[in-house]
Amino acid sequence: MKLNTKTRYGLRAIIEIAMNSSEHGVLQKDIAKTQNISNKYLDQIIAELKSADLIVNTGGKKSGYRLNGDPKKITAYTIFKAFNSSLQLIDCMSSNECCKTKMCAAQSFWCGLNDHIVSYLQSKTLYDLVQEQSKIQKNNDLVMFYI
Amino acid sequence: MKLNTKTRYGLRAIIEIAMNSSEHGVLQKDIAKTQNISNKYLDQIIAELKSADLIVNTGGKKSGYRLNGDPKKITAYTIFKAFNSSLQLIDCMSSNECCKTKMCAAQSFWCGLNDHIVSYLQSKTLYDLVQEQSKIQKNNDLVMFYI
DNA sequence: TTGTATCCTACTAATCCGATAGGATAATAT
DNA sequence: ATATTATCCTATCGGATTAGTAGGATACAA
Repeated sequence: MKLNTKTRYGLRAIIEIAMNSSEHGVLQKDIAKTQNISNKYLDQIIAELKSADLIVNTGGKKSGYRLNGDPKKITAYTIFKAFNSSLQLIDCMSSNECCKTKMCAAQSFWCGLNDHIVSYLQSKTLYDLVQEQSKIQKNNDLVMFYI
Repeated sequence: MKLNTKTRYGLRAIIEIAMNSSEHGVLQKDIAKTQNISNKYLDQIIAELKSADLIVNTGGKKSGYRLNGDPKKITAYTIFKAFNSSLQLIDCMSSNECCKTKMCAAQSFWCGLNDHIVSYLQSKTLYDLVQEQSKIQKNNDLVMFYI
């Protein structure tokens, strides 16, 4: 079980956008630089965030990206779905026939895990992540100041 | 994020073994039949369960496989690790340097999800799964009886 | 009109994964 | 003893997915 890189990069990107939405917005190439992601690759990631209506690029090309909506209402699950369509750990989740045998304890166990993950993703909002990120940055500043 | 088939099949297999350990044990080919898994493929799965010391094949080839240990002490996480070495959703989990940038909120978020999954896997024992499986089978019998 | 940033589509190289194949080994039945 | 059967072990293959690149179109601004 591994998270794909688009989801990883995508979350980092939208956190950066969320942290600068109140000001001028962020240029894609600046995200690429600070997040250390190839700008070409970021093309696709930004595109998926846009088509999921999570970010907008208002007012001409130099204005940068902004968040589309309240960060307290955008959950990590929403962001996750922008890159994964949905979370489905196993294929036979919705039916009660699993792999041509009867429904089994294994199936319901994996479904339980699936639900567990989804509710974790739903419990964290983009607002939470921004809060945490700025706390981290503040700590970094302190460390740098005192050394 | 997807679960690989070896883990899926492996869990089903070890549940079947656990349910028959007190009697004669289970032959691999019988597991293959009831679980609808290619016997050749099951070769590899059984091998991994064995090298993780979760099952044994005592007393000659016709005696079948048995559980090696108390099902209340074998957790789903142990079984999971037999097929996945460990759970690591992202690569940069142990270091506080993530993808050449500073430590970030995204990283700690994914680490949190990782912990969450692990503790879910640890919370379920093989005994629990066996209990659930026999309940399911009893229900199936009831349904069949009354129809 | 030149430069720069985003947008859009196609492609490639690499990796992983599910499954198969073939044969060695060992125990058992006849 | 010999044939049979089940497990054991290694190699391989085809397919799918994925991370990342490439190239150019569009749109806007200096």
